[in-house]
Amino acid sequence: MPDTLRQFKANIFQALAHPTRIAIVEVLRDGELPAGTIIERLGLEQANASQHFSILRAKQIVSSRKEGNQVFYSVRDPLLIEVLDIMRRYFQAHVEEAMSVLQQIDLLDKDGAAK
Amino acid sequence: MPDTLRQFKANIFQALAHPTRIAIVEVLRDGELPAGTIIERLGLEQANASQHFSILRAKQIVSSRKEGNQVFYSVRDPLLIEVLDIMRRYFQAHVEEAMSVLQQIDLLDKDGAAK
DNA sequence: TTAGTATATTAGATATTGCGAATATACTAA
DNA sequence: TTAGTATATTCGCAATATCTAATATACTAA
Repeated sequence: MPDTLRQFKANIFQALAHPTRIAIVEVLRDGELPAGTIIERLGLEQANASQHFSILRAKQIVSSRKEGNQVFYSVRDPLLIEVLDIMRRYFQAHVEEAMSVLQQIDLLDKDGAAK
Repeated sequence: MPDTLRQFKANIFQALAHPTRIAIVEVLRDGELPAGTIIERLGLEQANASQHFSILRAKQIVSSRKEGNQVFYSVRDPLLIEVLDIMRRYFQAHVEEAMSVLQQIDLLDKDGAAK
């Protein structure tokens, strides 16, 4: 109820409000990985990935550990994985709607680009 | 794993990535309410609230029902409430960190404003 | 030292978001 | 019809977010 709590939640949600960052968290589901491996598995641009890492670090979603030349990332709290799992259930329960939502967004994108 | 799913999750998170929208979802926890009541309880600007409603509708977070003069909103799926509850647990498990994160953001804001 | 590898940061262009003020729409009551 | 109430939409602007390209930093190996 206090506004601080909502601010906090909003912050976490914002940190997760990007497909790439969700992908990063998901790929870390089974334990830590070096940045390079994450980048490779997800097929990301190095600089772009690093920016997303930075956001996830700032919002305390992941922690990082330096070992020699590389940086290992891991998810700080498995509760977040739980959240993502609930979202999957949510998705399964609303597939058709979900599709139409994404499609509409896609159409809007194309309209926007076409103008 | 498919990118569509991540897009979908990111969309939901984005919809919730604002304290006001979280507040709206929370105030609807026990059932539907007319827009006016939500606005009153949360002390929102009418236009601003309506914009947030619009976003929550577009992302299928809430559904709306018109009755006479007013519009009743409700949360579409209680799973989302569950997500918010998990976030509360997450918050409790990380209070000090959370505080420092919010504080840092606050400081940045002030620095930004001061320049 | 120098070269190479892994990662982070900065800069700048573009897109998106959030807000308040004003206006529009839909309904109700007289 | 007119006036009033409830809600939604539009506009303009400031703030944020995202991306790519370029550069910087930290470490390792020779």
